[in-house]
Amino acid sequence: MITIYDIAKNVGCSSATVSKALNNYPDVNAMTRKKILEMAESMGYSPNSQAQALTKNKTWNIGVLFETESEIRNGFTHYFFSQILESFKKYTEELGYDLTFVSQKIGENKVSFLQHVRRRRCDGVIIANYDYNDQNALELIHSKIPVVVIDFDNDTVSSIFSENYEGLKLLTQHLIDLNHRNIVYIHGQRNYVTGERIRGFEDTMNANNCKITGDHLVESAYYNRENIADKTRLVLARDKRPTAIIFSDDYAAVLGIKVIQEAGLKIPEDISVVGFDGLELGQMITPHLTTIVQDTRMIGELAAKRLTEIIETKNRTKIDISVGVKLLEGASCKQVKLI
Amino acid sequence: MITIYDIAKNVGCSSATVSKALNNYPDVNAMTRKKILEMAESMGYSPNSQAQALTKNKTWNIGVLFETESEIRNGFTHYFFSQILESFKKYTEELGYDLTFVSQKIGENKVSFLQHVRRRRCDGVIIANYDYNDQNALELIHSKIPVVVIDFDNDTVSSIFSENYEGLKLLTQHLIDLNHRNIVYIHGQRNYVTGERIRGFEDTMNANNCKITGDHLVESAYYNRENIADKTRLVLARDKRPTAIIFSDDYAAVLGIKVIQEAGLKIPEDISVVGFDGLELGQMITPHLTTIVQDTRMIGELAAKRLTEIIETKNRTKIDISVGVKLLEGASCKQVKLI
DNA sequence: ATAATAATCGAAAGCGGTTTCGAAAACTTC
DNA sequence: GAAGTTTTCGAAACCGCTTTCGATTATTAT
Repeated sequence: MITIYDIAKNVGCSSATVSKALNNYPDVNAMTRKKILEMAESMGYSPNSQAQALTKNKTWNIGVLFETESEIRNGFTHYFFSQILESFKKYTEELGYDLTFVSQKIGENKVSFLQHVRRRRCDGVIIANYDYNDQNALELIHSKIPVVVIDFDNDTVSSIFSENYEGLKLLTQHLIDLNHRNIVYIHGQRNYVTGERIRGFEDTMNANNCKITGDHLVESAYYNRENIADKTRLVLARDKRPTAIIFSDDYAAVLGIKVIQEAGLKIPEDISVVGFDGLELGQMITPHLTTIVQDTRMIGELAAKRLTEIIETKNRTKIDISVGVKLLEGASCKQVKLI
Repeated sequence: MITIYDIAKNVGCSSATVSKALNNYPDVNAMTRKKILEMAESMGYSPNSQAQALTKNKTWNIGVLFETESEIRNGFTHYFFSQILESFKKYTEELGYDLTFVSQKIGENKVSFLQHVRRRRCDGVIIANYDYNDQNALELIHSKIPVVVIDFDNDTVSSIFSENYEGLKLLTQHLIDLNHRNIVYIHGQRNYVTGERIRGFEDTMNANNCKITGDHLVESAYYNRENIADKTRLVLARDKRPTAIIFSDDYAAVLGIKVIQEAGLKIPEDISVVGFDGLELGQMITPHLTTIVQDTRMIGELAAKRLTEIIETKNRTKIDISVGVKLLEGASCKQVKLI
């Protein structure tokens, strides 16, 4: 590999001058600069980012903690979060940062995420789609390193949220406007995000004088096929079968639709269904799914903005940012007659 | 950050000895080593990988060229290739490599992929799901850097393929065994992979004495919703409507199923449908899709093995590896009566 | 012409490690 | 106890780049 010393030798100047010419320092003669740049070009010079990082104490590298494989979090969360990551990547790349997955291995040894990030001297870390209760992730969150998380309530680092409360409000109101009263929300495991959504559901039901009993809330497990199918069947088997079901997300909704259809019921004639997320998946089935679209592009962009801001200002102050959602009307809901 | 000099000072030895102790050199006394390791631990030492890379001339970093967003290649290719990437990542991480996305930006300037990779001094590069005709990608392929590609026929770098020929043979034979004779293959744009599949289709048809006319092959565009839907409708409108359709992939098949159902036809009663890939997507709809499962785990693992082998041996010899496929029987095909 | 100022350059130290090689100390061997 | 071995250690060079600061030269003002 060509170094600045090679260039210096060929041009007949010092390495310091080469470095300056390459970095647009003012104290280098226009003619000299020209010769250096041309020489660098013709020799195929490529700066060594490791050496630069060493002197500048900045790697232009952002660590990505992004669980892509596990029993629970399968391809479709992956698909959802990868959209966020994609947008995040686009924005950070624009600024010159590279994205590196942070693993738990370095060579032979298992190391913690924090160790990994420190070793690589990442300028910052983005955490998405990860099990936030993992001790390893928490250690990172509580470190001094710039971190931004997606969809995780905590009191140390900045995070980006979709308007979950608002999302469920929109969905619930939509169903109520179609005269549904017996609405069941098959939600995911309770956590902050789920809690917000449930609150949105309950508030909207109450605001419309729809009494909520324990029957209206059914807990299932996110992205657990068996579990979602079972819960759906239980709900369908009830004496007073609901006229509408809100699923925890699009994945569950699509699965639910399959279960409902297999039970011989028609959507939306017999029962209305809505999801949450706005995956393309929901638009590839019949009927098109009515759902809440999360603005993944915006989430990724804001996460990128916030993280790079923290990196540049070294100010880790916790700031929570929420991103608006919107209702996407498919064909999976139908108005019912008022009784 | 703590350096080996800090440790040396506290222990009362030289930095050289610290480095040796940390790297298991034989020429350091057991007692000294113990003191050094303990001191490193208690001071929270974390080696600077940039400095190490500088001396060792090895970054333990693999560049990933993986187009995740474009008009044509949307989320579902992403979903498919991300499984490969996932498996690739798992394996390379095991060996101690980190994965970094290679972008086309470094700071202010747009740089080529090759420049980016050289700058970061990546040990090697994996290319997947990328437009292989992109000048930028080709430049990388023709460089001296260790590269492995997925699903791209070329004569310079090692690549990993699924058994595309075999896949279409299996699908076609399956349909023929169900007495289908009028089978249409709605394939993607012609390229090496598509060519192999078409060959598999044709050979199997011929081997079973099914005459192939131009009507049996319809070209569509991969992952182009409009186009796939249009082509499907054209095929359905034919006088002699086929009894079975082979779609280019699961995405197209799922979309096709929707179009077919919207046309008032039943699957598999009126028409049999098969896909290619083995996405979960195909198992989330009614009826379950019959398809070819590509072994993404194996593809990723073999890509990782081959790439790290090249990195370690510095022998870039082109080796093509193919990975077996298998038929997954869903409920989207039905036997027809022989005429 | 002289003093003051501006433009241009390079020596050298530093970033945080690795590795060679010779020296010193500790053991063996006979 | 002398000679030969083995252990253990550190000085120093090196990896490729940045940046300070003083020196030199060119330019301008007086």
